[in-house]
Amino acid sequence: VFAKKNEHTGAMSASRTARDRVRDELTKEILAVAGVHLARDGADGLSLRAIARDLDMAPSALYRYFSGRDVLLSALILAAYESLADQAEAAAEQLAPLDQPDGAAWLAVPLAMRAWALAHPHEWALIFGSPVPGYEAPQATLVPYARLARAFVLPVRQAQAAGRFASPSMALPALETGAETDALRAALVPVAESLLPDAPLAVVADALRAWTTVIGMISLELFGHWRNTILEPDVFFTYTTLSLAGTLGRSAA
Amino acid sequence: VFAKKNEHTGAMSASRTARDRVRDELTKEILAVAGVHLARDGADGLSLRAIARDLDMAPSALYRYFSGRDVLLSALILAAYESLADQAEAAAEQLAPLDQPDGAAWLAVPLAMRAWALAHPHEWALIFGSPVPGYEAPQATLVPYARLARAFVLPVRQAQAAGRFASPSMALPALETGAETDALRAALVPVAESLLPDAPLAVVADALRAWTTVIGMISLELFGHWRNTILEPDVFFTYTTLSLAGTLGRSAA
DNA sequence: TGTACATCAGTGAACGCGCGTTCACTGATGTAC
DNA sequence: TGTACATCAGTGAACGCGCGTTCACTGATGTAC
Repeated sequence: VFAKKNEHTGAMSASRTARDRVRDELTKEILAVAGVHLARDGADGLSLRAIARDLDMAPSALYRYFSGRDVLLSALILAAYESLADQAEAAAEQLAPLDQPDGAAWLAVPLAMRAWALAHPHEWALIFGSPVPGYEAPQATLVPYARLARAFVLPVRQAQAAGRFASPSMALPALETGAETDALRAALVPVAESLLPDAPLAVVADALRAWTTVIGMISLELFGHWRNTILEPDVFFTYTTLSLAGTLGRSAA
Repeated sequence: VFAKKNEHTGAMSASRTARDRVRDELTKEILAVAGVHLARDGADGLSLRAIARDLDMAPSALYRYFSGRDVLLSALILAAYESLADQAEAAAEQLAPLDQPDGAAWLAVPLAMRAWALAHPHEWALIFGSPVPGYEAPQATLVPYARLARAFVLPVRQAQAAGRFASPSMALPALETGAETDALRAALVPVAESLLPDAPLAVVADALRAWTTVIGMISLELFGHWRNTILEPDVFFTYTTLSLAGTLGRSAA
């Protein structure tokens, strides 16, 4: 028995009618077709009329399901975030045993992110590319975004749990004076608290740098900037990501 | 005396007429107005009609100067590349004396890139953001792109010239077997040859990683991904860029 | 220096396009009694 | 179980918008003799 909220009266009814089921199906179908269009034409090319054409519907019929183009686009963006977060979490869960060598554990999520990006280039661009002008991503994306970040940082937390990051108050190699260290600490408060509580500051900074580098590598590759620069992006990606783990290790050693 | 090529007959005439001067001026003016539009509305929002409106011209008049929207956009993209390369080169030239501490020399170009990006967010997005669908950047951008990369890498070359990278055949810390090292070397052939000839492979890889990280930091900041993550992007940027120099030093030590 | 002609800049109207969104409507499905 | 009514899905026509581009044209600038 499903609870169904009638949008117009606000009343609750206890049964799901056949109409409800059809409606849910068509909603999914619209999202699926729209997703194909998004993947093919990008966000700016997303056209309600084109989607309706593919579904053999009148354009106006779509307004029964989404109150406008922006609402549909928001739903697609959210779905992209969730798809990426799902893939990253799946990769992170497989390294739970932790009896594998560190490198493989650390590589898992970045490799999953890259694989997802190569399979969904337009969606990656939607998340990490230039923001669509005059359009703001829905707040709800913060949830899958946090899941993604958490998956990325999991090996660091595991290393910490295993006691490999001994001293929480260690000095930063590149920052000698207390004032500069304090400034960095203040700048990174939100990440430190939500993702890596009790981790040494240098580890937090290095994790953020690794995050930046991985996303940068994927974006540069995807957006065509390795042309005439790097012949085999995957080799470079793997090597560099591994070297980031080395830095993470060193900075807390 | 200017040489002027008559586009229709192919003949050369020796004098620049008043018409030629007016034409050059208006061409610049169109580019300037179009640049403002590009900075305000992004590439997709670039409209010939809107530009003509701002110039108090008929839309069709623009076709005397640019044969279509795509040609104008190409010119703007090229101008953006050149502006960024100019700023980076200017920053690089100021560190020519080299008697300043390494950190400052290394920071100069990245800081200039970030400053340019903050001043020209849409142009940055045009260069490093998602590619405009159905549109390919002109080949001519490769020239300023190479200038930018060369400026970025200048401190590394200077360090090399000063003899700080001793052994060209040093082992890679994270890659032990020869096969993996060879694969990386093969993957990075173009960069190594054009930007850092005779540098140790690890230095080439680290420089590329630094390039990726700097661009990643700027893009993530500009595209709004530090929201709820990093409170003071400039502190993080400076610290991280400095730490990249540390890595570059270490990997060749 | 003056005249006939060629070249070019810019105009204004028009074409055709695809778009998001609205609206009155028909017919089917669900609900209350 | 049957009937009257409310709700909802989907239609098809229409509105208004801004766009890139074309084209015949007018008038000014430059060129050749």
